[in-house]
Amino acid sequence: MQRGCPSQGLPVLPGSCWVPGLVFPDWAYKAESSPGSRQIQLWHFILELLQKEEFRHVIAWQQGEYGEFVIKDPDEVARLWGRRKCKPQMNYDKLSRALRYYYNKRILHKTKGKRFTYKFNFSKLIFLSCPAWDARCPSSLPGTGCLCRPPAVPPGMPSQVGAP
DNA sequence: TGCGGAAATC
DNA sequence: GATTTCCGCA
Repeated sequence: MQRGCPSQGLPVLPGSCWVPGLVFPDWAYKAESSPGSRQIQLWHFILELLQKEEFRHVIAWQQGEYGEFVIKDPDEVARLWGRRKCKPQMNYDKLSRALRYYYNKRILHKTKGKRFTYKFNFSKLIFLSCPAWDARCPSSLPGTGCLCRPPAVPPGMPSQVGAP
């Protein structure tokens, strides 16, 4: 039986996307490519983009608000998403529809007033990534990706973001 | 721009 | 089940 927390076959992204200052909880990165048919999910993909500096011009965390991010280039994000899912006809209109479905799932929220701005609900995310959460939290699992700690996610980006 | 129903698709 | 596609509405 496999545990809910990715600890052994840690499928964490190759290379290193751990940008200093922007450290994500390990469990946020569950296996995307499971031997079967489990495709990557949109919120996973968004998280992936948000951690890479090379995509800071298309999507980035919003300073000040916890878990809030802004899509600076909706078209580009849609293109990247479409490429990942082999959907060349993807666009922001369709992508945003998928995002809207997350409202009910309580994965995402919309920051009204701000254009292309959404907000992650990490309370929900950690549950999705670590099913064995309700059990209890071991003092400290050595070398385990699933730790017992509060979601400390989007810090204040060290760099300055294009102010409106 | 953003929302959400509905049918289709994987 | 999670989108993708299409579309009318505010």
